Amino acid sequence: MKTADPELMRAINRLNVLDTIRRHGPISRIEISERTELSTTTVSAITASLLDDGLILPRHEGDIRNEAVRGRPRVALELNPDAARVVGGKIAANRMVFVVTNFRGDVLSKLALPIRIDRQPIGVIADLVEDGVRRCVVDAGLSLEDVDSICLGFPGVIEHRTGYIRSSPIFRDINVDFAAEMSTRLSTPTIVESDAHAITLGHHWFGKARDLEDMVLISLEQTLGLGVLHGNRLFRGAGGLSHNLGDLVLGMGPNGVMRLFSQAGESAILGEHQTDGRFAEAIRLGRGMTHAQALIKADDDRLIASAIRAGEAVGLTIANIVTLFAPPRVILVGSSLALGEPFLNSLRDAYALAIPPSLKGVSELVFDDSSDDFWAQGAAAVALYELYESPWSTTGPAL
Amino acid sequence: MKTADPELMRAINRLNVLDTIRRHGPISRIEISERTELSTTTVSAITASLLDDGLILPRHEGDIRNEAVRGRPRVALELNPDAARVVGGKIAANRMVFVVTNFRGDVLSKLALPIRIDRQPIGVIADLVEDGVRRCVVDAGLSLEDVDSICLGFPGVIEHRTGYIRSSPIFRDINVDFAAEMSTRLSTPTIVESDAHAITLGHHWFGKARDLEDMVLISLEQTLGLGVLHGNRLFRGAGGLSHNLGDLVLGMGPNGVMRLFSQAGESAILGEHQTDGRFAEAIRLGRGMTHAQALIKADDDRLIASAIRAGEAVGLTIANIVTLFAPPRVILVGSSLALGEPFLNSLRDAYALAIPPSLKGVSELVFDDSSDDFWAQGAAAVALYELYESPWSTTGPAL
DNA sequence: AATATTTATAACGGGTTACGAATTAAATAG
DNA sequence: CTATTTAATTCGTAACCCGTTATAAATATT
Repeated sequence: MKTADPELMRAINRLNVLDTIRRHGPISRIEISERTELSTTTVSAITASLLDDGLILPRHEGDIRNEAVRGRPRVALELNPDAARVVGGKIAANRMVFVVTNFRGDVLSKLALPIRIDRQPIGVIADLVEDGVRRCVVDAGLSLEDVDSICLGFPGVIEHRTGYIRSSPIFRDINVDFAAEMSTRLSTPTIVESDAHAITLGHHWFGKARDLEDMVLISLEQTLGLGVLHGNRLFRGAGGLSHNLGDLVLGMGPNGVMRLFSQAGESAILGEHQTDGRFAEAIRLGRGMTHAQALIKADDDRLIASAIRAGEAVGLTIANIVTLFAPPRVILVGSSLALGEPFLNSLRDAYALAIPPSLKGVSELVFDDSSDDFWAQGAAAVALYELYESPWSTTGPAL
Repeated sequence: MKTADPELMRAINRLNVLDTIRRHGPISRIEISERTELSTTTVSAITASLLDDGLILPRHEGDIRNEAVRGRPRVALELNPDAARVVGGKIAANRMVFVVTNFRGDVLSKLALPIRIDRQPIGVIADLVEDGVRRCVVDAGLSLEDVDSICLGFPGVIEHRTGYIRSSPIFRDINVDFAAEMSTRLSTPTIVESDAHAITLGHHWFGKARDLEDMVLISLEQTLGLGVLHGNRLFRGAGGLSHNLGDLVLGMGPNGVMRLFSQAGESAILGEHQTDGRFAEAIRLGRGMTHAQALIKADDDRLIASAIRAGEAVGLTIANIVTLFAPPRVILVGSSLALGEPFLNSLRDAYALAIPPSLKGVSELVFDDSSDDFWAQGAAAVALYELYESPWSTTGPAL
């Protein structure tokens, strides 16, 4: 527990001001003062300091004058895009995507590598990631020295605080200290995070949850992930662990415990078709879901049945999550959404059936089919968040 | 968001000091300084202010001298027990328990009313609660004017922030503004809280989670409740809602959705025996579980089967909760624990089976069979918690 | 009894913060 | 060109924490 001294006070207000500028675009000092409830004089001092540090910039040009307002015009302040550069990455079993963004989150360059890294030795994966980061940085016309921070999003159970990847489908080993490995390789601070957490923050900053401070996101990919936004912050499990929804138990089946991933995991949905040669090939190339989509359109009965079963399982799970967190919005993302109507309809139906009557209507379901870039952009947001969030977490007494 | 001014700074440090005094018993100023990492001079100023406000007291008497330590002896400071009085209550379907505690949480008087209030009109319930509170206060040798705050713990879904009881098995209606009702009746600030949340805080302050800042508690009573402690504070759902574990879906059964309460709720376990006249009578009198215990000892097959089924359902649920929150400890409380070995063993087995291998060993299961007093004491802790944060404890500038 | 040791408070200066009132800056209206 | 209006800054005030120093208090040691 940090002691509350003037330094902390300043840090809090600084962050508050900086965050208001980030959220509410170009904004004048008085508007900041109104939103933060800080005095104009304090805002002036803080913005001066931020300007001095090069984190924000005045905006003379546009001058969106509200016309016919007399008096000294407000000068709008906005984030200095060039105040920092970060790399965000999404590492999946058959695809890696990187983006370089500036301080504002604008994408400067992106790079997709459709490579299967599944179960490769750690060294090989690290090689590929390193290469991808370096290439993406070069593509942005930058050098690694210009990059302040890197965040990599992985599927599986990630311990954000320590940088360990506890378990992930793309690693044979468990408890891999990947953050340290990449930090030394790239000589740039690198953090790892659950891909679900990353895109959760991405949606909070850029996507479909900009207006909310509480929200739940469920990612349906090879692994089934969960991101919880609580009071504008990512809610991490005790110890900073990320959640692995796929391990949730749905009940007892004939073969013992029945877990969610055995019903709704990517491999569970597609797995039964491995006899089909072309399909197996498509899966290996990471096109499993799009190919499945085509099959469903062609009324492939077995796949449709799988999709329906998966939708039911996910619908029930979402109802349980809503029972626990009561978020105003649930965002669903991930490749499995490509299964289309059979999946989504059964998901909706199961959710409607399973949601307790008392909670009916408190949560809206939103489906989001953003591209992989957006995941990487979310990882970049995590990196940015770390860059200027540090002091705020330590406030509040330990009651 | 609150603006960070010197006043907030002082309030934070004050709370920090007050909290360390509460937690670490009689404690000297330098030890406070060490623990809080505040300077001795600041600690001196703050403790002087706390002494001035009568919230803490110096302790001359005991003087547990650490033997052969020369120099001026440390004077220990401790909470002033008489700085405040609160009432905590646990309201269940067939039993109400009240305690009056002082500022330190010591129980000054307790009162148990084994009355069935189940489904009575709101006015009747309010009458009984009012009567109980008044009698308990009198028993403590006090008058209601001496009581600073009251907290009542209810089963069901409680919206702590607004004081509304969203749904509870003891109310026919939903969305009852019970806090306001009791506040006016007793002319004392009254808050309502989920009984599970109350005993969660109780365990954090007085019970089996004093050493932890993250923890999960599961209450198995008429309703199935959940309390999550996260970073030393109660984690409430978005909107301040409490959780209702019983609504969790375990899977699809023959009759549609199968919820936890239909497997592990008190009535689900005992319900099948309503044909037995004596048993039904025992249930009506709130002795259902103890009677069930006797039946189990007598090898009542049907009841044992119910208990085993309930244990399995709860075990699976706990595994899911652990998957989501990864707490170092899970505390189980509630009347259903009285079912004994058949229930507990099947619970443990199901948990062991359902916990994901990667999380094996991160959580320890602790069973707690505290009496109803402890629940009420937990409610009192909630009331005290609120008092701590209320403005009156943060008096203005220190001279 | 005198001295050493440890704890607690008081007093001062230094540094930081936020805030309110007055002041300057920059534009429009007439 | 002046008056008006709004935005932003400067300046002075009060509060906070911190470090140092001095002083008082209470005990152990000599």
